[in-house]
Amino acid sequence: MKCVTEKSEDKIKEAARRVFLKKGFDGTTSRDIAREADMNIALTNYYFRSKEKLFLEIFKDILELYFKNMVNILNKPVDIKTKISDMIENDFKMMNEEPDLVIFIMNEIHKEPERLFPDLSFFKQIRSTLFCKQLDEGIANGTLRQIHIENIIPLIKSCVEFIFLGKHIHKKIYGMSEEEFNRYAQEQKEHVKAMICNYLILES
Amino acid sequence: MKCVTEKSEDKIKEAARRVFLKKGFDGTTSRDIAREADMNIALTNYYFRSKEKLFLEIFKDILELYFKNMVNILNKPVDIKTKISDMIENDFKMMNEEPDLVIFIMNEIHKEPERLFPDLSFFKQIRSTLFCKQLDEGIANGTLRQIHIENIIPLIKSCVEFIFLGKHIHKKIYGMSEEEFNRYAQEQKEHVKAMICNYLILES
DNA sequence: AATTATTTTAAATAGTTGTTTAAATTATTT
DNA sequence: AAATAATTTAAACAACTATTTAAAATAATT
Repeated sequence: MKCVTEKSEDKIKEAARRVFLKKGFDGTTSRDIAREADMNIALTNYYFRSKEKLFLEIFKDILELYFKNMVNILNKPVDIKTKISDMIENDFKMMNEEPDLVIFIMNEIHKEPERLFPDLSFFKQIRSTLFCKQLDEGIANGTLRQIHIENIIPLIKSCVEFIFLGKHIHKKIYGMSEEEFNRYAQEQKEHVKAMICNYLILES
Repeated sequence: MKCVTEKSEDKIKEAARRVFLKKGFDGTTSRDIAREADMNIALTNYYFRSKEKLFLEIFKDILELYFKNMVNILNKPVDIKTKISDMIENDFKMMNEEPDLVIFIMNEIHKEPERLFPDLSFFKQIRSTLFCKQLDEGIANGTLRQIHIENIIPLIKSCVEFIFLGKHIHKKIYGMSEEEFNRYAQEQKEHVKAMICNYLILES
């Protein structure tokens, strides 16, 4: 028998996730969460002991989501050009599904860098991905530009994520509607793909 | 006779600026500001009427600083390549001087887009800068890639600002010290310059 | 059906929030 | 030097904060 009504613990966590993403830790009150979850104010502490503990649980999930697909894509058995395109498309999709994700992560880490970075082992994987191997080979045989992996990944991520980070700013500055922004973001995505490949892949 | 001791109003505003930039509006309390300014708690409201009013004043200044040099550089009588380099260098300098600036602006606007955008007339200037004229000409005679100004500016700004937006993340992920990060940022800056010019300026 | 464990509730806790008050101090003007 | 204005102060304000309590309601087990 499947449980149709969600468990209270999950309801609170999901509600808290929504509020935290929108307002950040400081901007969110226990009552905001209780209201969003439509639950009694005491239940957050009953299930999660404190607002802080609940936040840390949620933040961990969100950070995982943010980095989840990256290593997988870096290891896909496809050529560099396709891989870069895949990474950009993946980022773009993520930004569309979770528009608040990046600004939330960046801002929370910016405010308190130390408390929010538990597990770094994940990132150690980056340097041993197929992408890095392909990069080394390409550089060795002259088909790719001499560049470090640490420099490529921000190039890929920054251009797409930035326009979503500053979505409201861009919309205001250029007077764009929601659909105009979506078209613009698509445009930008294609430019970024072409620009990065153009730079990385050397013509013979 | 010059006043050596700063006026209380300015002292409070400068202190508030520092705290707001670091902790954001929600993360900053009136007492934080008073402590940082080393003034009585009541003086903030005496001079600025409310925390909100003080914030809005400061936010306006910060937004102005962020966009100040952009239009000037876009209008400089130099070739496109130099201009792009100048813009990137200007951004880079600003990020070094005010590392909290961009994340602060983006986050505050993200939380409440409507209240924080008073004057848009400034941005209307962008489309009538020399840069736009040079772009049109270049596109017409085939020396520049067909692209809109709205797409170029984010390309320029995103790559440099992004690594500062996520400074702590990048340092942690790649295990960089402060000086290693600075070297890395320099490296990235040069890549970005080359990459954008590479993409924009077409070989004959 | 009675007992036990779990979940939910309203109310209260102590501390913090932005803001105001009214008196005390300092500066300026007459 | 007296009167007036501007500034600074400590104390208080009500509203809000995260969290806890202890009783009530529900579910699970015997």
